Amino acid sequence: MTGIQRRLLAWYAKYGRANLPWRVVRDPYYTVVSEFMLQQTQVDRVVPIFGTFISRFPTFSALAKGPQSEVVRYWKGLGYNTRAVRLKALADAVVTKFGGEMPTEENLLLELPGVGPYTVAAIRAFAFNYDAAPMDTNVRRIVHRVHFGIEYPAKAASKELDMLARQLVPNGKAHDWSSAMMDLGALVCTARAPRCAACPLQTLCVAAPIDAARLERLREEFAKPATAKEPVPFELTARFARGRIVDRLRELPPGERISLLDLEREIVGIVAAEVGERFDELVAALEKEKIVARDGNEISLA
DNA sequence: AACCCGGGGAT
DNA sequence: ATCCCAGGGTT
Repeated sequence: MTGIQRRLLAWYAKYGRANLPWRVVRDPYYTVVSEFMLQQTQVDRVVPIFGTFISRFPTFSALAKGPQSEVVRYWKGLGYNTRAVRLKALADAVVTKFGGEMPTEENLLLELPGVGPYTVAAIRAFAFNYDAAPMDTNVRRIVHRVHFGIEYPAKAASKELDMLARQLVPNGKAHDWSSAMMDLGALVCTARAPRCAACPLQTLCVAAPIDAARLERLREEFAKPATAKEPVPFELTARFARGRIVDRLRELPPGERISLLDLEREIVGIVAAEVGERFDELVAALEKEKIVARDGNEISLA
């Protein structure tokens, strides 16, 4: 083990969030559910919903058996509802194709719905402790800072970081290493205002000590021009309207439907006029994503 | 490569 | 007021 690896793991043993529900119980199902919920969603928001979700759907088999509409109802508060649809489809596949046992081969995992390169590595590292390096935004940022310096502008390509990260994982300790990197990224080596003084790697890090003001300046200097778009209040966006539609359908008693006309009337009363005019378009998109289903002129969660 | 998908917390 | 988040799928 290198000095960096030792210090990182020692820091994790002391300050890591070992009490996270998907770390307390080592179960591939817990790993998969948590990884889906955590895609682009912060830990604090996932924790309470994870608990109620696991209580209702404790195993792949239970999730495969449950109706998708109920899965989507339990997803309320997390956003990105297609993740719920894909997770349910994944459970179906695990039960029907793999006898209820989560596969471990990369190629098999990658074919599962909602599973990309990151989640393949996450499942292998967290559920099976194979020597994999899930490259999330935290790991990427830390590896870049420690080995190449501040990430603006990026001095290392994504592929280069990926290769390096894999070498950095101590043999047989992928679970703890990845957990440690993600906790360090969330608690110390944060994107905006890193706490280098509290970092176990500060004396070994190319970027430390990071001056937050300088970091901010560099980020703005090298930000993509697209970021300088005209800001629109979230309540005026199509995404907000989509959320209201799905939430309204969540309120329907299971098995019941609502007429499209009634739903449109309610939604138009809530959202901005320009978005309300696109009601049909929004419903069509939700239908295509298998989140909702139409039955004649009525609609419900799929 | 660019775009879409939620919504709440941190700064 | 803007950035950020345990990414993946589609175009």
